[in-house]
Amino acid sequence: MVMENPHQTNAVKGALHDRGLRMTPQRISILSLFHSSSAGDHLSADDVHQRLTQNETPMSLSTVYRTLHLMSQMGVLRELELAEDHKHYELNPRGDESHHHLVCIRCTKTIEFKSETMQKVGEKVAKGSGFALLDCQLVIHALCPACQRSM
Amino acid sequence: MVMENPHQTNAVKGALHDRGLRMTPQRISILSLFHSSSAGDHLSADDVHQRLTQNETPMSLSTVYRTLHLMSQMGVLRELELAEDHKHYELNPRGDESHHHLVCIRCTKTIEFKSETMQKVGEKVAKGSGFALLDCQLVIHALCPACQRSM
DNA sequence: CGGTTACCTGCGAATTACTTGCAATTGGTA
DNA sequence: TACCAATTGCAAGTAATTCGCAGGTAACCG
Repeated sequence: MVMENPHQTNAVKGALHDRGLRMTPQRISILSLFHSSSAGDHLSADDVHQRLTQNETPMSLSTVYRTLHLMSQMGVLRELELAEDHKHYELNPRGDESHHHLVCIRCTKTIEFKSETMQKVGEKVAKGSGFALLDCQLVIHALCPACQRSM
Repeated sequence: MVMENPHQTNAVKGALHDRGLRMTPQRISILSLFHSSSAGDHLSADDVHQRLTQNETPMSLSTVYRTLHLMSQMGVLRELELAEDHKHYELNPRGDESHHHLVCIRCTKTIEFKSETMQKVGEKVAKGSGFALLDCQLVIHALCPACQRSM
């Protein structure tokens, strides 16, 4: 079930190396998990930990947290703040794969949508202030039809 | 230092009433605080609690949390997920006051920017799925110039 | 090839932000 | 003015995430 993705993995390895950091079996496992999970799968730290354990590549929860944080700082993963009380992660989408989220604040039902203009706006704004873009996400908080009715 | 804003407050009171809820001194104090704080002031629950205490309108931290949550659900406040490990709140901007955030993930330096198209995209997407829009925010995570240099 | 350094991991304890249960209080209506 | 559900404060609880540290291991150097 673990799908290798040598190209991406090597790119990350290089980026780690530039910072004096290393590619480890644990980091490879986590990256593989994200590469092999389907788009729209927003994994929490706990999800990642459980799936790795099922995949026979168990590791400590601390390491999972540390790796998710590191990969987000590097722009490899994207940290999602949806409606729940914990973070979710997914591969940081590139270019036209970029997508955004519409979230119901009551039932946390989430819909993904694409918008080409968004990434452009993000790039323009970041560049205009001299910032180096890592991730750009439009989050729409709203009430879904069902929750509107039940109020 | 507490600036009253009777018009807004009455509107909120009506909205509360529609849900069988009440306007209380504590809720008034919190709303006043937001109305009297400057734009670009992103207050955490703890900030709110401390300022209220300084303003001689102390209340329990639980009440602050409960009120911030309620006001966000009602669309009066807007919950910001910036780079820190806790939420920030500000008055939910209306129409042309709508703005978004560019955040440095290392030093949390935050820049606000406006984008007219964003609100329109949010409205269109929400309506397209039958959702009732509460808040729409583009968050850009990036590295500020200073933090880029120090890596 | 052996030593040194720096990174990395797992473990458990600690921290932090936030929530909840409950008894007492109060706003707004009849 | 009396009533009752909504609200509050307090203290205890919870869940996510972080931290300290000891042992392990990869990379670099001579």
